[in-house]
Amino acid sequence: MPASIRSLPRGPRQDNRRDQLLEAAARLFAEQGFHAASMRDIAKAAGMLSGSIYYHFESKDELLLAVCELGISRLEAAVEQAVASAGEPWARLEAACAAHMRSLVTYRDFTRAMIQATPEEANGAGERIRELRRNYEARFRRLIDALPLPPEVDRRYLRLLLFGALNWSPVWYHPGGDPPEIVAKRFVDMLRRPLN
Amino acid sequence: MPASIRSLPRGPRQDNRRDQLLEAAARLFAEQGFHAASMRDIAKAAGMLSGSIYYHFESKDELLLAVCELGISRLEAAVEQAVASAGEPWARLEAACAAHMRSLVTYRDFTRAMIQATPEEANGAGERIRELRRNYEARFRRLIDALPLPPEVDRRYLRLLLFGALNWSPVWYHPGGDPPEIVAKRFVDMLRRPLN
Amino acid sequence: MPASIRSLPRGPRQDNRRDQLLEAAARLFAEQGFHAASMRDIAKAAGMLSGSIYYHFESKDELLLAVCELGISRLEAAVEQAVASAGEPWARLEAACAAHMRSLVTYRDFTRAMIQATPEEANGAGERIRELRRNYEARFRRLIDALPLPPEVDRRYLRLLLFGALNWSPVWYHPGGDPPEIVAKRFVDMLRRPLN
Amino acid sequence: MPASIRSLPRGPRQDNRRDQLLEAAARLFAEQGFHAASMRDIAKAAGMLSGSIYYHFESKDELLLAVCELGISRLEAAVEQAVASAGEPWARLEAACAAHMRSLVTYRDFTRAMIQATPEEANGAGERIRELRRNYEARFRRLIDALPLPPEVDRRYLRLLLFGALNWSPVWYHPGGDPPEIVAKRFVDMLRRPLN
DNA sequence: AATGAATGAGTGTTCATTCAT
DNA sequence: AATGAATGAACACTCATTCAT
Repeated sequence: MPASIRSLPRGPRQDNRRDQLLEAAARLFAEQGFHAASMRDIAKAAGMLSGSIYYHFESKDELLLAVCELGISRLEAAVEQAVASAGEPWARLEAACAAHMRSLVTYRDFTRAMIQATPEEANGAGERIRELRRNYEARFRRLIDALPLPPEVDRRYLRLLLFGALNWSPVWYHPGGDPPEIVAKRFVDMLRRPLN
Repeated sequence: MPASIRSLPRGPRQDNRRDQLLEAAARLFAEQGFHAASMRDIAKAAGMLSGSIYYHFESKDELLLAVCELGISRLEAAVEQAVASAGEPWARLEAACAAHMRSLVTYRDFTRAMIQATPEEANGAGERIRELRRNYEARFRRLIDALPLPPEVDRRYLRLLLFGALNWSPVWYHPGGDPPEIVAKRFVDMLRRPLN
Repeated sequence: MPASIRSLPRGPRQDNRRDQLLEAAARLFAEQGFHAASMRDIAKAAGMLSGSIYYHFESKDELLLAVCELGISRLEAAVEQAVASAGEPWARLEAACAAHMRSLVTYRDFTRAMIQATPEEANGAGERIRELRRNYEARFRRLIDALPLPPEVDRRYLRLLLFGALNWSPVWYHPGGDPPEIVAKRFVDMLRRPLN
Repeated sequence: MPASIRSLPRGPRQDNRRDQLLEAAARLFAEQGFHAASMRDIAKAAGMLSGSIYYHFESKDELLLAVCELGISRLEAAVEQAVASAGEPWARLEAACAAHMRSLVTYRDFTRAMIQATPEEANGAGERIRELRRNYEARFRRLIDALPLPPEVDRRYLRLLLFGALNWSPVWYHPGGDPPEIVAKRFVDMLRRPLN
């Protein structure tokens, strides 16, 4: 099916104002938080006036939801691709973590916006945001379930430990340090090998 | 009454209106986020009118700062006490983590308020909040530095892994599950013992 | 196609998009009031987008004016026809009132829109709307002037009483009750015959 | 019971800002219609800023409701007093109509605001406004029911004729003409005495 | 120590309108 | 004849804050 048919009623290809808007919103949500970032500022950062946002998005909640959807879909795509090219379970987990961390850096605004936004803040869209997160988390659950582990290991706590640490990283990570792949490798290694 | 007392709204006696205010603010900040929680609602929850808050706190930023200060001081006290009664380094770390997690539950509103509030949101008080966090984090750094570890272990990543996972826990922890001490023990155990 | 036709959006042919628009506008003005009904909603109800209205009408004011013009012209046509087929003055007045009331029901949206819209609301078109109303009212004035009445009767108050009552009827009239012709007859009868 | 006790928490007696606000709102609602009158303009007309209205009224709907309540209560008080000092049924009806018309002039803004405001416009308060009107109308129903009339007269239509004409009067009445009491008397007379 | 009243900037959102296509 | 996209002013309403009492 040619791209020209797949394309939506909106413009032949680009629909680039909407993308600019998402980019600007992600940045301001990440920098200031959902409530503190005003629609006026977001519009200005995207080079339009505040009223124009509402042609593209029904409300601020929907704008946050769209940011989260795009952010998550990028995370998922990156993780999926990384996992596909890895072989055994530990390598697959490590590849997924590396892709996750790399995306946290590459799509910094989107991921920070997603992590910072308490779903409670986005009244109308809160539940859909929570669902996006759950779906993504499930990917990691499956990767951990596939690990060859002694029976006494609680896989749930392993996931919470690893996933929590990864998600907390935007708080301390800054671009000058080790590349994200190294961080991810260190985290996974520390769980594989005895510290004692 | 001497002026020296009148000028100290934070008197040594139990100034309980101020405490009610902190309690209410912590709850609403935790539930709704810093910006979404209004001074009016906080005041109402503490049984006063919004203007009256300003007798006790200079601004909303200062109120958040006070919530963070109290929250951190409780965390610190709990950790300090737990560490004092433990012997060897791993036991001391585990005790600290258990106390940290326990406090996250006991002082749920205060810790959630602290963790959720991006310091950027509190313009005037942001830097002081960041400092409080750094101080607290330093306590864990020292505990980890004291650990007898093979030289190739990167203690910084160990700290980031463990501390990140602990701080992420308010996202998933709910009171019905394992008690916080068990969670902490599992996390520390997973790092001590080989999974492989 | 000659310019003389292109330049006439209100062409003699059935320009049915314009009619749909009037129909939709009348309905929404009647249901929600002039200000509360938005151009977007009117356009949607007529199956177009808000910008497209402006091909047919210069402004919202002009749209209201057109609704009023059509509404009044229908009222006038109905009254004129009814009067033509009646003989003596009282019968002619009664026929006019019956036609007026019948039209209030038949063209419900148009008449409600006209009556509800304070001319003040339609800045640009207010005066022209007032003029339409005056012209229509004059028809009733002539019918009442033709009545054989004792000299002491104040015909102006008679007209205000009757016309006011008729115009107020959209407030209370609902289709399930007596047919409009009966209502009109009762009103006129009550003025002809002694109640005492 | 002394006035000082009857008085509410708000100020010893006057609460005059609220009254100013009602006065201003009534005027602007009457002149421009409910939707066209903006809170900013109402506030300015009352000598305050737009935000200050919300200390006194929860919303624009509630403000309209308060205007209607005050308007109706004045109408009711005037009618009640007039009726009390009249003797036989026709005189009582005429007194009520005179008081009604007199109030329409005296409290012009309030009554025009009430009559013009379609209850549908005030979403939240619409039903309560409708109820106020019904109650007031019931007063006239009782007065008409008390009239000594031949059995074939339909009292409902008599009421609709008279009440409709009275309520329509703000459309045409202007202060320079006959005093309201004369108008009311003429209307009632026209129904009592034969025109034929 | 607290209140009642007000402020004024700011919020998200809606609106009639425009215009290139 | 109509659309998609944008405009920018206006709207109802909220907010942190102030201050006389």
